[in-house]
Amino acid sequence: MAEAAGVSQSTVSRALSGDPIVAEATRNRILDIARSLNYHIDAAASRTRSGRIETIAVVMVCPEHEDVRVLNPFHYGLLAAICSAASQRGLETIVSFQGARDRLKDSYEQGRRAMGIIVIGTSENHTAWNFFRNSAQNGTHIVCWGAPYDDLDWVRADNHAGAALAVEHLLAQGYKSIAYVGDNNCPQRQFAERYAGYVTAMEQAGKTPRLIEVAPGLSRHEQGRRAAQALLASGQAFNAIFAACDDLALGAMAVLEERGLSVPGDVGVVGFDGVRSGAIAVTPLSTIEPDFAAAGEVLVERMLASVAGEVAPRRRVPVSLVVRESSAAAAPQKATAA
Amino acid sequence: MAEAAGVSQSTVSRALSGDPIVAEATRNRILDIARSLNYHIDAAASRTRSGRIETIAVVMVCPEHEDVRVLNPFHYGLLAAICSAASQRGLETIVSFQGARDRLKDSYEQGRRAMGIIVIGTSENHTAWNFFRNSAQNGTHIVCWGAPYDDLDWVRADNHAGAALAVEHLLAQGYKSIAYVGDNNCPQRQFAERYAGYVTAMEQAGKTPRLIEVAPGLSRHEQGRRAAQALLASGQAFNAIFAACDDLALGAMAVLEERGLSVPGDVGVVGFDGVRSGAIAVTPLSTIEPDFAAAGEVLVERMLASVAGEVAPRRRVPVSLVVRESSAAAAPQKATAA
DNA sequence: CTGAAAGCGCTTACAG
DNA sequence: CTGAAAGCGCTTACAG
Repeated sequence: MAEAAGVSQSTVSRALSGDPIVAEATRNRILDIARSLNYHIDAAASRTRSGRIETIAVVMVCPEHEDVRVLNPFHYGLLAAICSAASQRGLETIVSFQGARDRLKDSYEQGRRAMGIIVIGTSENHTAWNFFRNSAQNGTHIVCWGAPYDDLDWVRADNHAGAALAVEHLLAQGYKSIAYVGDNNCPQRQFAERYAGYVTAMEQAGKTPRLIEVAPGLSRHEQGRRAAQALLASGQAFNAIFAACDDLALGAMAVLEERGLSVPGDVGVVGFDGVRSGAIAVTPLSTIEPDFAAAGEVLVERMLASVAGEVAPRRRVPVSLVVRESSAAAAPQKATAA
Repeated sequence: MAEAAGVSQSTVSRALSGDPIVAEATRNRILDIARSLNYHIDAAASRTRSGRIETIAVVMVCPEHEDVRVLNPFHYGLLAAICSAASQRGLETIVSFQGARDRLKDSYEQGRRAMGIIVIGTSENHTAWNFFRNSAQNGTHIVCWGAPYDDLDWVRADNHAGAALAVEHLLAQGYKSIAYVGDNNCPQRQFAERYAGYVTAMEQAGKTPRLIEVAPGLSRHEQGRRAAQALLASGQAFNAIFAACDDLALGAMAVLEERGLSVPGDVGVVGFDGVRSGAIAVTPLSTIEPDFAAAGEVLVERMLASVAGEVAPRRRVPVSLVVRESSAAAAPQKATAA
């Protein structure tokens, strides 16, 4: 390559790395030749010499049994957003799906494969999250979404604002008796935040919050089904559900419809996450959707800051209300279902 | 590290790479010290010297506008399976989402970042697929799933057998008049294969195949809706639908239910892909599901073979029938809907 | 602005 | 079985 261009190896290196010190004519000539030869810098050698690593490891935390189906479209959307945000900044992403406790791996940074690790995925694999918490304490650069702990460097949706958006929307649509379906004592910090946001918004509107706690250990969809059954069995009037996530909302909605209640009309429903199956449900689900692109950017931004020894200012990702059919106006005659 | 163990750098290198020539006692001592020092081999230097690259690039082909939502859970399941299969073999995966024509990138191999590229994703971005077809012709190692061409090194589900499974199942459940909903002239080779499998199975059963072609340019869900509307409008009797993919099936099912037809009973429905939203639909969808783990393994296997200058024997991934509610037995009285 | 030379942390013949 | 030494393809002070 150097001899094809008639310059030294040093100059080729400088031209290809975009060093402005090389004469523009020289640089362009080298760039042209590189293109025609389909020559690219050897990334391994470049890293070895410079010590710079332009790669981020992304770990998707799976359940211990490694059945990836537990990961919902939300996690995948986040993964795509992270890879895209990294790519925009010229960074590469090494992706792994980790679940089984004997296959957990955090040595990307030690092995100079990546500058640090972005950890996302299910909050329910405590072993895995503990493992990465430990890595962070040992100095590995880790930024995460969905951690069951607050002491990792985290990024989260603006859950409080999102919950308020949902409550205000349901009230404006004529639903005055809104129950919250979700886990309150679960490891997912964001669920607690959504519940807190719901309580605040309800109280500001002079309404009494009502929590339908879900049973642990089941799929979100099944938890949603049981919550709706419990709500109906309670005999107390309600005419709307705000669920901590879309899968809970879809499960609840299925039961309501099986019991002959109309969604919307008899009951209004709003979920949280913006998953695709909500959009194509028989009754399309209104939801609070985080800005995925922003989520990817903020995660990458914090990683870069962390590696540079700084702390990035942003850690909350904005959310917006996506209005679909499940929260269309309440039926005026029967404003409460039993 | 070498001095901590009191041996030469060479011996450390050999011990850490598992070279059986080093004395077991020496190796174990070095391994212990490495663990206690949290020392890992510098992957960049190792690659530079040895020339071995234990990394595969995985490209998810997105639409040109890069809205990742078009990628369905099937593609993500495949991605997870590839990453897991690679990891089982000690390989790393660099993942990127590529759509916009001016951001297409195939230089992983030239830049010594990866041994080759596994390309998956939506078949609809012709620019992207052409780009990678071109890369393959220029010598880049490429293995793919979902390519609109046959001349790339591909891996696909056993679509023919899957379609036969679906038809036989519907017939056994008492559905005698089965329409096929799908694209026949579309770029996805697998759709053509599924249709061919359907035709063969129908003819073997002495039934007349019937194709409801879907309108291009819409989401699969909307295509499914319109296909069901067209089917109903045709006035010709049918009592089952085998759809080329789950999203089509779900769209069709939504229309059938809106029109007051019962699924199952009046109409039986089977899809293809095994996506999650089918499992949690109001009427859970029977489907033909490829073995995801096998898909990941076969893709990685072919990549490794290709790099070694060989051709791996396997390229078809087995499928199985997942029976859910949408294909429960036909209603005996009214065995055909209008 | 460009080149000659040192050196990143490994691996690997070669010698013992 | 182990060590001394060369060298992978880059980047980067340093000199001009």
